[in-house]
Amino acid sequence: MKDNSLGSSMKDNPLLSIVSDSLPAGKTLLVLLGPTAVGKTELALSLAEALGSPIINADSRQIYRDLPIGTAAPTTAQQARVRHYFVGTLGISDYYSAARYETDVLTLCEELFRTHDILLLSGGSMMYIDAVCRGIDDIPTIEPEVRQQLRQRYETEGLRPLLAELRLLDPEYYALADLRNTRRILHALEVCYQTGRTFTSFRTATHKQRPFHIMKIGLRRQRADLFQRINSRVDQMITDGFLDEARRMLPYRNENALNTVGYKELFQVLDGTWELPFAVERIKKNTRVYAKKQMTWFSRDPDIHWIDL
RNA sequence: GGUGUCAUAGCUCAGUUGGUAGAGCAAAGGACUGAAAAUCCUUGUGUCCCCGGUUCGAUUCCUGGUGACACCA
Repeated sequence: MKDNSLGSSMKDNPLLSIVSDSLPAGKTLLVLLGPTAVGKTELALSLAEALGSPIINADSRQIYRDLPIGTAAPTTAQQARVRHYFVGTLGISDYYSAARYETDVLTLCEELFRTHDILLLSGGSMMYIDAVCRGIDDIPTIEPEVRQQLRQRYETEGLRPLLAELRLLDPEYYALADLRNTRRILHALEVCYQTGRTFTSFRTATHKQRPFHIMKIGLRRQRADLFQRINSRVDQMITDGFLDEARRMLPYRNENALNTVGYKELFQVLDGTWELPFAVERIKKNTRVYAKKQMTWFSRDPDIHWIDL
């Protein structure tokens, strides 16, 4: 019935049988997604082993080398079981983006599909997943000088004059933009300045076609259950040396990679402004907020097959 | 046992010179196109502890009760 034969090991695991029942014929990217702490990592491993696929990681922070504890990245032992891509490959100061991820994953997929029929992509970074599955618009990467200059102006002049400029340079985007979201306003201006074109002219919102099928599996849990898993995982991170990991990152605290739940709060402890137990509670709370944000994003996607754990 | 203070949103409390109430935190909902674990937006009806009294009207004043805290015995 299917081109992909999955072997008898599929029967052992309910997730695997669900996957095998609805797997399309032909080259297929299987996307395993869900909120943080739902249990993706372990399920991805057993799924990958059964499918004979490597794991393409879709986590925008696990990709950084120096953050294994605070991002709950796959461990060395787990990576020994299955080949992982995009785990711990970047230095803390390296620039990265959803668009680069799109390019990198597509290049990798082209190569891996020569020897695999099914590839597993697993993670919770919503925009990274969408970048791979649907693509994002072709907008040039902003030069550091342009970004720095606009940031400087924002800090000295405030948002108001920048809004006025955006209104002149790209009235169409101005009309629909969230005018209180500084980061988005700055980015639109960055694009205008660097390219001499309107930001709107780059925003085509076309869904790109991929040369393979995509099947999305979403993992869900009862909210109370998920929140409990988040809480105990944060406690475990602290036990495993999260504070020391954050201490090593302190010199790089302004890097975007460290604008991340957990590290932000522990920097407050290292500054002496917060007590550790207070910071731990904040980390738990902010992780819960993040998980809710992920669920909100995923709930808009009609292509996800949901599995309740 | 006596005296005093307090009892208001899940928590900490503010407030109504008597016209049924609002902040912070917690919580909930949403947006999202090259920094996304980022960034941004929205949301507060609750027996104002209980019974009675005064009053056109009580969460607000008064009697009593219950509970908490403090001090005195």
